[in-house]
Amino acid sequence: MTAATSAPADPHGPAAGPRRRAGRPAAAVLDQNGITVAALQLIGKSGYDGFTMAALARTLNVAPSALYNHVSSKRDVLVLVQDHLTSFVDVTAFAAGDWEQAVRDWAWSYRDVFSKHTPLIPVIAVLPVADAPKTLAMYEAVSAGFSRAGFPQERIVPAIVAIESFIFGSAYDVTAPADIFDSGTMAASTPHFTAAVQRLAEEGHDKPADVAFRLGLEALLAGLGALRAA
Amino acid sequence: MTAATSAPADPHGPAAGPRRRAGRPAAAVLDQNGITVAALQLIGKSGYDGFTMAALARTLNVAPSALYNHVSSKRDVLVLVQDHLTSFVDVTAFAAGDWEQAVRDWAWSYRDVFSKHTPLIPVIAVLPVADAPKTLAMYEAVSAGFSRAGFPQERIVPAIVAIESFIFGSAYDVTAPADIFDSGTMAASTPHFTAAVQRLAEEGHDKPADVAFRLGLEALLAGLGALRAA
DNA sequence: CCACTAAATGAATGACGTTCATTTAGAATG
DNA sequence: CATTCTAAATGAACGTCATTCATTTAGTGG
Repeated sequence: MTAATSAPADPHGPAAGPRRRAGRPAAAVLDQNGITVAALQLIGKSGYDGFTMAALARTLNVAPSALYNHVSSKRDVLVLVQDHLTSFVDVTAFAAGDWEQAVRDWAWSYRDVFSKHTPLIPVIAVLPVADAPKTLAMYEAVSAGFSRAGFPQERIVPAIVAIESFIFGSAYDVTAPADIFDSGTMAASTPHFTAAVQRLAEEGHDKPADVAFRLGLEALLAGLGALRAA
Repeated sequence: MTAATSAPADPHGPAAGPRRRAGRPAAAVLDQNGITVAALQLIGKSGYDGFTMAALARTLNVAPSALYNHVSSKRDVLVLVQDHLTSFVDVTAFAAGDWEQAVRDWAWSYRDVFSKHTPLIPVIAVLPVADAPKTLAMYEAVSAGFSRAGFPQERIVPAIVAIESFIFGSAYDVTAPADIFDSGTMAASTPHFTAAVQRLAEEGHDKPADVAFRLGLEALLAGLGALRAA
C-alpha cells in the first residue's frame, strides 16, 4: 500500500540496476532518498509541527504535488524517515560476545534516537518489517545476537518485542516536562505518591527518565537473561 | 494552559459548591463531563479518525464553536477522555497483600484499556499529573502498594515509570497487524530473524502481543521485586 | 523526427481546528 | 417588574493541510 511497500525490493542498496522498458525523461529532481534526507533535515530544523508537505516541497524547490510521484502519502514519508533513523541505532555490540552489554548498548541508543522523534513511534510500532528494510536489518542483527547467546528460538521474538515496547514508552518519558509529577493542589490527598516523588527529587542527580530507563532495563536484562541456556 | 488545568480544583467531585457572583443563565447544555462522555461514545462508534470537533458537537446537538466555552482545544478533550479512561484501570489488588499479583492485575488492565486508545498515548505519556486527577489517584494507589510491599522510597517512582513505559509500548503491539514480522522478499537475507519468527508461529497459541507482554512483565516483576526489603 | 513516458506544475478541493462578533436567556438586583 | 449582568450558544468566517487531477514539460529509445 505504502510507497515503501510498492517500491521494488532492493537487496543491493539504493543504486538499483537500470532496468527500464521505455524512454525515460531527464534525471528526476526527486527520489525517495532525497525526500527522506530533506525530510530529516526539515524535521531537525522545524520540528514535527513545521513538517508539512508544502514545507518539504519548498526545501526541495518543487511543487507539493510533485512529491506524490515518489511517495503516496505523508505517512509514507514518515515511514521512510523512520527506517532511515533506525540505521543510526547501534547494533555493533551484538557481534561481540557479551549479550547483556550488547542489549544495553542497543537499547540505550535505540531510545536516544527515537526520543528525538516520538511522533514516529505510533508509526514504527505497528509497521510491518517488510516496509522498513533497515529496521529489518536491525532485527536480524539483534536476533542473531540472541540466538548466539543461547536464547531459545521461540522466545527470541517476544523478548525483542518486550524490550522494544519498553524502549518506545521510555522514549516518551525523555520528552516529558520536568514537573510532570508535581501534584499541585492535590498533594495532600496523595501522600504516598507525593512522598515518593519527593524522595526521588532529593536523591536523584541523573535525569528522572534515565533513572527509570536504567532501572527497567536492568530488570528486564536480569529477568530475560535467565531464559538463556546454561 | 489546558482546560483541565484551568478548571477549579474540585476536591469533592463534579458537583461543586454553588458559589457564583452574579446572575447565571439557564442550565448549560454542555459541561466538561458531558463532553467527556460524548467524546468517549463517539470514539467508540467512529474511532479516532471520526473523532472531530464538528462530529462531537453534532452528537451534543450544539455548534462546534460552543465546545470552546468549556474546553480550550481538541487536545483538552483528549486529556479529559484519557483521565476518564484511567478510572477503568484496576488498582484494587494493591489493597490486598500480594505485590506481584497486584502489579500483574494493574498492568494487564492498564494495557487493555489503552490498547483500544493508542492515539491517547502520546498525550498521557507526557501529561503533568496535576492535569489528570483520576490518573493521579491511580498513582497514589499504586505507590501506596509499592510502599507497603517494602519498596525503597526513592525507587518507587522510577519503578512505576518503567512499568508504565513498558505498558504504553505494549499497548501499541496489541494493534499491530498480524503479519508485522513477515519479512516478505527479504527473508533470505535475514535468516536468524526469519527462523525466530517461524519458531514462534509454530509454538504459540496465544496472541503474539500477549506472549511478549507476559514475558516482559514477568521479567520486570522478577527484576524489580528484588529491590524490595527483606 | 516521432512516440512514449515519468515527472513536475498549478489550480482546486475538502476537511479540520479555531476565532470572533453577536445573540440568547436565565438570575440577581433595586 | 424592569434593568443589568453574565455564561453560553450561534454562525460565519479564517487559515492550514493533505491530497487530487488535468495539463505541460522534456528526455529517450525506436
